[in-house]
Amino acid sequence: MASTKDIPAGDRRVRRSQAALQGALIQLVEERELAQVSVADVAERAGVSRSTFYDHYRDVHELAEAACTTMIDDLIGSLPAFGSPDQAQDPTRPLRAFFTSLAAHAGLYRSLLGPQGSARVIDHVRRRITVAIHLGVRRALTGDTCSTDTSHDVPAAFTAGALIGVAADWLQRGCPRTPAEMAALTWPLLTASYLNAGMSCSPPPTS
Amino acid sequence: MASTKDIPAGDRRVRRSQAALQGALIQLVEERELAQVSVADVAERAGVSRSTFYDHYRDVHELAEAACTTMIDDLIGSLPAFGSPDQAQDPTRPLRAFFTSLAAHAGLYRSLLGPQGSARVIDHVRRRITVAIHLGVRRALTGDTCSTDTSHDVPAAFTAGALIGVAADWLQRGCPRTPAEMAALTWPLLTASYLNAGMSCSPPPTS
DNA sequence: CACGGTATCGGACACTTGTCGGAAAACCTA
DNA sequence: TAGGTTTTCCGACAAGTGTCCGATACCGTG
Repeated sequence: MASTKDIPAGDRRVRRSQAALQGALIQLVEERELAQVSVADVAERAGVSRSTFYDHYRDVHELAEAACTTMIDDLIGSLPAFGSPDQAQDPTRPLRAFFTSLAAHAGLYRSLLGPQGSARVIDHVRRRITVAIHLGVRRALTGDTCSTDTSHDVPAAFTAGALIGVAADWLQRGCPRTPAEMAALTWPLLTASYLNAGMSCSPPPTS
Repeated sequence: MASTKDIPAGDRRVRRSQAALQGALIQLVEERELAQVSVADVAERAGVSRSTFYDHYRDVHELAEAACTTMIDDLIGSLPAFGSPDQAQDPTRPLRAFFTSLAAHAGLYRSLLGPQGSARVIDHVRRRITVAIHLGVRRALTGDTCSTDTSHDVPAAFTAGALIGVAADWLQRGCPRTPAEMAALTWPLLTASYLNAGMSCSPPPTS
């Protein structure tokens, strides 16, 4: 599941540069808004030339997308566990993990997902969460692994957007509640969607 | 409700320039991605100098936010009608209006809300929808007009995010279903959230 | 209509962006 | 360790950004 080391092969220099750039961006985004971070800033902080930046990424948004991948993996890692049977007595645990992971990098997520953030990152997160929910629900309901594409799964898109909406709202208000409270507040809304999700696994043809 | 003409006062030149700039941006965004639209492009299309642009807006995102306000009003105008009693026999009508309004400006919304779009616009839309739902639900449940601030209304943020998630997913796939079909698919998910929304109007204190 | 106020405009500025080519350095492999 | 390969770096470039200034044209009010 570790995306950074999925391919330990490749040139040592490449990994060093990319890791330095991603780390530098994460640092800078915790300090100021993403919109105020220039390519020169990231390159200097990473100890790398500006040219090298463009050798690896098209622009700051692409770097941001790559840089937050590891944290997104951590963020959505718990979501597919929703349907799993091994935690029927503590149903909000995956949600608590979700909000806890969010709070662990609150500054970063607030910068990236907020009004000064990157539409590219937002879209990336939404897609990842949509796929995770799509697969998680399918596995829970049918035991099927099915395809990776979300093939217009409306309930999955609905739930993913809802989670991002709650998260963005919470982050921008300065996290006024604990992750556990947020999980308790969100859980009933989520279960309602999940119950209905099963009804449209095979969506009807055009009416 | 018409935000553009809320204050018909003011210099004639200001209204002319702002209207020209907003119209020009809408045109350009229907043609190419927002990221490919420069300030010089907008100014030239609007028949206005580049300096004048900066006299009114800080950057392209701020203009985009202002430019789509009218369409957003149209988009969310139907949402508060959810709780209204005058349409119990055709419950999906507001949702159909929502998706129809979305489809009417599909190119624009796809550009603004997609990965090449503007985080600022996304945040703006989410906020507006959140407030609309907050007020609509409160009015429907208690007849109360209550305050304009959303005071951390988790169900409202949940529902707003969900709607945006479904909309973004639908738009990016090229609107493969009709607005009526989308409304039919989304409606059951939405009602489930709404039923639970009433339970957390007065959220419990810190546990 | 005339006037003070204000918006528009053109030009200039330092800065950032994204791209390119070639030289130097580091890497992997044998 | 020697080889060719790949990455990194440097410098330069056109284009875009955001800001400032003063001159000009326009507006609303009296």
